[in-house]
Amino acid sequence: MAATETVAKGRGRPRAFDEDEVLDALVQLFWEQGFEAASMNEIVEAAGLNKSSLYNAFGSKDELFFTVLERYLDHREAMLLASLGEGGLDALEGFFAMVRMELGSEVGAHGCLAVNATTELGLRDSRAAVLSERYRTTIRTGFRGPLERAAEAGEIDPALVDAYAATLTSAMLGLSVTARGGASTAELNATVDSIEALVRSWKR
Amino acid sequence: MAATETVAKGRGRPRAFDEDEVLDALVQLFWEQGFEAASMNEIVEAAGLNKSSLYNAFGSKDELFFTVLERYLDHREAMLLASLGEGGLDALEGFFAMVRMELGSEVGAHGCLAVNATTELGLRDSRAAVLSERYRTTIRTGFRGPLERAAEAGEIDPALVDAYAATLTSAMLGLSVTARGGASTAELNATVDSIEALVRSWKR
DNA sequence: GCAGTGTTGGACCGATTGGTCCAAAAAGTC
DNA sequence: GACTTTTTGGACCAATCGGTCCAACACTGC
Repeated sequence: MAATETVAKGRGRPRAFDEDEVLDALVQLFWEQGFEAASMNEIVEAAGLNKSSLYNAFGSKDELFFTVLERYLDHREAMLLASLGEGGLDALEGFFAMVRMELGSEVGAHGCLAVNATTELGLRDSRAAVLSERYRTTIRTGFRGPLERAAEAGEIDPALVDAYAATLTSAMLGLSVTARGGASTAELNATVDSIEALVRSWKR
Repeated sequence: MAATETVAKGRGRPRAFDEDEVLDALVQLFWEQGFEAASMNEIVEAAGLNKSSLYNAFGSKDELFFTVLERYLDHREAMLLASLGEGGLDALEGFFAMVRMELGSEVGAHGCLAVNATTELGLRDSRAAVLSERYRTTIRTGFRGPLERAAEAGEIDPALVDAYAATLTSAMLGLSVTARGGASTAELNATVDSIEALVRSWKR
């Protein structure tokens, strides 16, 4: 169940494009513009193929968007979980280093496509709400790993693991909003600093 | 410098509407739909007056939106600051009680218009970025009040006041995203619980 | 009551919106 | 090489988009 079916040694005329490459290009577009503001003409242009092929392969603008969003989420969640590593409290340091790098990069100001999609469509489209919840729980359980290991190692109070994970999750979402809001690298770094200081203060 | 000029004992035909009432009605609309998704026809209908009057009074859709957003921010910031009160750490309890009530209400699922506007327009329109920063700093300095008083009273570590304020700010923004993402009242309450537990753990 | 001034209603506008349709093209199958 | 199947290019579509225009209107000042 990758992105639709695989090769399938087609019968008719073969496709002249790679589905995943097109989706990656469209991640960029939707990430910058949002759903509504990205017109089909821009989408067609960014995709590098014509309208018929797009509609034939992905369906309506809605469906296309959610396919793109799902692909983005797959990548993003994998990256977040990978950077959380296997350690205890110290594993969070690596995570925040990655966050800091991301926020400082060119796409940092774009925020997070999942967050943007949540606020734009969460109220209107249940698919957005579903993906939004998936993203939240992935982050939260991702945080819980290092925190539980830290609790087992006696680094932090075990009774507060869930509270810590939930708060970090909210703070992460908030950080994406802040980045999208045009905050300076200084403000963003200061915010990450604060969260890290908070985490350090959990050590007992 | 209230909402535009006051009465001004008009010369020509008098206005048949109250500017602030119209703006309030439009807060609702934009809050639910977002900027792009709200069409001028819907806006006209929600405002209860015709296009000419709207354009005459508020200018383009852009300008109208930012006027509405500014009004929303005025109200929201005032409410947040008021509920933060004058106390120390305990003042935050009143604040979170208000947040909890808000999240449980009918408009709770709408999230926060300022957050929604940030993610939808922050990258594209500098006015959105400016208002977004204003909102962030208002919240952060609002939190700093009780925290500083708590530090002076010896309740918490003074060295961490800034870090606490910044993290709470991020968490608040994240909470709005979560609400907009269709989270259940249970999840929302659990998140607020977590943040409150975190705050309580700061007592030394 | 007439001049001056700002508001209102709604017809109207070109541009753009997301989406469809179909003939031509390019492959596999027999 | 005929037949089937799928993709491709792009002309085309009704509906809607944000916005304009102007005559009728309602008030103040004189």
